[in-house]
Amino acid sequence: MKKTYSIKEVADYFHLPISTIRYYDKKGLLPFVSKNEAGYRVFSESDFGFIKTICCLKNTGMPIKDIRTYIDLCMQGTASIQQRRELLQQHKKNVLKQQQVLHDNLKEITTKIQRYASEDSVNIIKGQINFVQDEKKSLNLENPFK
Amino acid sequence: MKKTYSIKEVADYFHLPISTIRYYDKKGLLPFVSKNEAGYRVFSESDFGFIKTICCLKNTGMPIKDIRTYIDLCMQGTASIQQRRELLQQHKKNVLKQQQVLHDNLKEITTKIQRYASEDSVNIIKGQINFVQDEKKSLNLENPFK
DNA sequence: TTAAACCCTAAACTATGGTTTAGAGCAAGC
DNA sequence: GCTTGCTCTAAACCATAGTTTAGGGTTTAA
Repeated sequence: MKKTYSIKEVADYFHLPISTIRYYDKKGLLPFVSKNEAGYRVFSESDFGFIKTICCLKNTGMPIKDIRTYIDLCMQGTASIQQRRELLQQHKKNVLKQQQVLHDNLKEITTKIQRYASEDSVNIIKGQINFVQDEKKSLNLENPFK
Repeated sequence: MKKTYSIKEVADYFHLPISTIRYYDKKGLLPFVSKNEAGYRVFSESDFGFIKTICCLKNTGMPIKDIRTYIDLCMQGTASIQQRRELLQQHKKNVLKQQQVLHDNLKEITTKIQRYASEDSVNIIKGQINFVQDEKKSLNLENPFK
């Protein structure tokens, strides 16, 4: 006989608060989870696979609504394979875009850190401040530095 | 004489709604922006540099509060260089973590897409469905597929 | 000189993704 | 059988990051 799991066991496994799992259920993300006579949620091994997918989509920034759409498609069986593929392909594009954004901006952050960490940081920053102050002064604008 | 810019020009340049710029100002992210006699915000060239930094931090997931802390440090001149470096170093760690998460989850998404795109996708999915149905049945749980 | 296009603030409103609370039932070990 | 710990729902609450609205002033170009 296979084992079943309580909401607490699932929560611990996925490092999610119990309240979040209930919230996901309320939002329709967990249609595959059964309840026992007492109204308790009963999770099976295969539910872990679905929840892992939900976490994967959540971790990559998919909104709850879209995750629900995906899960609903999954529950429709083989007829929805093409729609599922299209949905994930679109999502993959979004993830690649996110990676691009992180990559590009990380460069800028790294450059700034290097500037701050340089031997000469004080002079570099002084130069920047002077540039700003000169510009502000020439435009009759307030000096923003305190 | 150098040029100044209106809020609309800044908004267009950064592809941000005007309302967002006002919101950032209200949250203290734009202490370097002056106002004219009529109360209009007056942006200078060097403000674009600050705003670019704000966008960079925002694009990498830094909360408004922390961006404000960083900008406040910037306005304190050279005395805050070390604190700025520490703040950005911590943020860089967060960004690297985000990249890791995206990378790992993207693999899973790609795997799924490949499965859906495979010649044999229908049989693969049928197999998965059977596995779940067998398990649910053996546990006396409802069949989640419709 | 007047219409169109700007700009302003304050405050209300929205969306998203949860968390917390209240009130109550169920289960396990002593 | 009783306590402790688990479960449930519904509803209120929260944080974040804005957007929208109302009411009003300013600038520009015909």
